Amino acid sequence: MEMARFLIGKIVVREHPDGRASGRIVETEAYPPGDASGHAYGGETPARRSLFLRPGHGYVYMAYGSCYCFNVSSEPAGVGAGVLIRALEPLEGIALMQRRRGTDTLRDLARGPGRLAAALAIGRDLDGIDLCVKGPLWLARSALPTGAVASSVRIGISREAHRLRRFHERGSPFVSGTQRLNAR
DNA sequence: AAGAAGATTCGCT
DNA sequence: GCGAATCTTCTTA
Repeated sequence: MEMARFLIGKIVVREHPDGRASGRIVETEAYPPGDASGHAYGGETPARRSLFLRPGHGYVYMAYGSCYCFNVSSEPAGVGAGVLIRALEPLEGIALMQRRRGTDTLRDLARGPGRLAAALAIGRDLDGIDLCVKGPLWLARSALPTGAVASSVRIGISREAHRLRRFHERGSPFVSGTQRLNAR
């Protein structure tokens, strides 16, 4: 849970043969142990094994057939939980992301879990890697000041959606679901 | 082996 | 802003 707030403002760096791309995390969503809407709910399966690794490992899954989503495991080894990275503010490799996303609109490059993964070319090959070690995908400490962090309800799920487990940087234009942010 | 459900995105009105 | 598309994974027969 604290992990979701901690990750706001951190930098995701993607090293790829085509070049480097990075962005600041502006929106996350927590899926604690026992959460009925979480992927870890119901036990460990081959596809979800990364959620049960120690904190700081990447979990990549596919939703609705063609949308990859990127998560960070948040609980000790053996406990299934993670934080979904929902939106980034593009920093480096913007031209590269524009090409991968098929749009020039800066705001749309990484606003939303599936779009974010597409912009950084995140696939199942990055599932289960250690994000604390510099590699094809890793997390860098924020060099820039982080704005105020606000919480709100989760998006896109039906079970336990009312709980305040979504975090975002207040005022950032790179956050999804803007119409619901006013709810604080 | 087949069926149901899903942490979304895109396009049109 | 709303409704449909689309495919992978897990569950049940």
